Amino acid sequence: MLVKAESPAPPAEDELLLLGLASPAPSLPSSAGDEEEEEDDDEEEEEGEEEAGKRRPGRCRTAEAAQRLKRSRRLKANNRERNRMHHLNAALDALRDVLPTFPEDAKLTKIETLRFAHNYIWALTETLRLAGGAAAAAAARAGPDGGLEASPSPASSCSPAPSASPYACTLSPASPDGSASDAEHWAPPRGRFGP
DNA sequence: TAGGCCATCTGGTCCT
DNA sequence: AGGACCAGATGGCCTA
Repeated sequence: MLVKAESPAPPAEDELLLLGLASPAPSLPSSAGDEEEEEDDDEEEEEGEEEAGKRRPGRCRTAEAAQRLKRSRRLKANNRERNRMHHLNAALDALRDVLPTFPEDAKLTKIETLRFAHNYIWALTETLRLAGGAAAAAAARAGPDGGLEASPSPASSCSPAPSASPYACTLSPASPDGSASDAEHWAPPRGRFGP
């Protein structure tokens, strides 16, 4: 991990405190695996309090209760969304782990990780294809069906320059024509990989 | 200080 | 109804 702000305190926490609904600042997900997500137990008590609300007759029940219910659902949704993003980040971290970087401990940003992974996969595929091509050439001398051509390869949508570096693939697989914006989006991360 | 990156909140939409 | 997913907004932290 590079030095970045790890977990800025949730900004709306004080607001939640004001509402009496706040749970303690959610601890960072220590890892991708542990599912000990903070149960959003700060809610559900609206029912219990409405239980007590039986004492006071109907009047303020409707609007206020609806407000509280809405707030409760919002907070739950916030928790789920937070966890979802944590899992997404964990997956991104796992992806970073298998990508070679220079220097070793450099941390790619999210977009860099995705772009580099794309290029890296392309490079590996191309390597396999070339190696397979040599094998296929050898196999062709022995028989007709020996190649690896069937394997789908993002290389088919990349610039065909044979001598291009792995990071020179600038076209999105989804858009073989590669608009300018595509080229920009899939350009290699700058200055992070080698000299 | 501006710009980049990030985490979080939020409301909308779609799916089960 | 409730959850997942998404995109926009917001604010904090860091670096050039």
